[in-house]
Amino acid sequence: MNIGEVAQRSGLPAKTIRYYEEIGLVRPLRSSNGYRAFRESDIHKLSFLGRARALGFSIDDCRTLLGLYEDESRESAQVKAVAQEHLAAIDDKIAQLKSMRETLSELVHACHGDDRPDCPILSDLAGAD
Amino acid sequence: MNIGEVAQRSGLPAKTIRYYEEIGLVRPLRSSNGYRAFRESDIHKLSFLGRARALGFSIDDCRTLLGLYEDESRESAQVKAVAQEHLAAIDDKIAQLKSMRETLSELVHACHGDDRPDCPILSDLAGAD
DNA sequence: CTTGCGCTTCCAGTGACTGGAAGCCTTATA
DNA sequence: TATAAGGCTTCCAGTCACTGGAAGCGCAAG
Repeated sequence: MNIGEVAQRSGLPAKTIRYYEEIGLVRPLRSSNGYRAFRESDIHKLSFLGRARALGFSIDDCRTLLGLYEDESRESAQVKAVAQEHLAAIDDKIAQLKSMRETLSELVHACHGDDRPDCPILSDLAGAD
Repeated sequence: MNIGEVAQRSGLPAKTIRYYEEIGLVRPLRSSNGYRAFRESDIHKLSFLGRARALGFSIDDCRTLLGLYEDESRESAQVKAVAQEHLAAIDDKIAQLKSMRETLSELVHACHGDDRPDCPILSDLAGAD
């Protein structure tokens, strides 16, 4: 199977699939014409990667998860640990964004947003106490 | 004033200040020995940048905001527009993270996390229906 | 035989820094 | 006065996960 069809079936751009090969996440065979020749198992892996990435796992985490997926002697605790750590990172990020959002929202509401130059958003950024 | 003191007073790493000069956000003078010579107005600008970045504004937005700050004929509506757009982007990001968080949290709770290999997290990533 | 698409590789750019090397400048101490 | 420590300089490379684009080969249709 050529990369175009794999891209469609896995939902990943061909560019991304080539990149994943480059960094060793998939190892498709090669046809005699030099084209990548993907097996069903490659599509399966790529879909796995797509879903993991969609959950925000880093490429490094994806590598780990893929390794665990293929390791029949894994312990589910290992998988859970990776996921929990990622969950905590997501929570941190959400908290940070919410804090930004709150401040920014206050400033936006305080700004009348008309043709006059005075603006509480700029005053705040300028360090008004 | 040398970069070290400016770093302390603005709260930005010296590396970042040099970078901001490189991309034209600040233009400190130079002493005869080649050292950057910052004025109070430079510190003020850098602190402004620090606060804007802390609210998640992109460097490009920061450039715009600084421009508006220094433009006495600005209209507060311009500032508000930039801030509102950023606020919307933050909301999008929060929504996306929350959605990830929800899925991931369910999976983490469903995984017993012991020494056995079967794991709903991996099953989900593998595309179990 | 040409057109056009799909595939290949390779290089560069993204955003916003950050780390590190090599070397000059200044100040304090022996 | 020599030297050592620390601050400053520039420049290059790396981060993360792609993405865009150029140049060129392979292949099927008209």
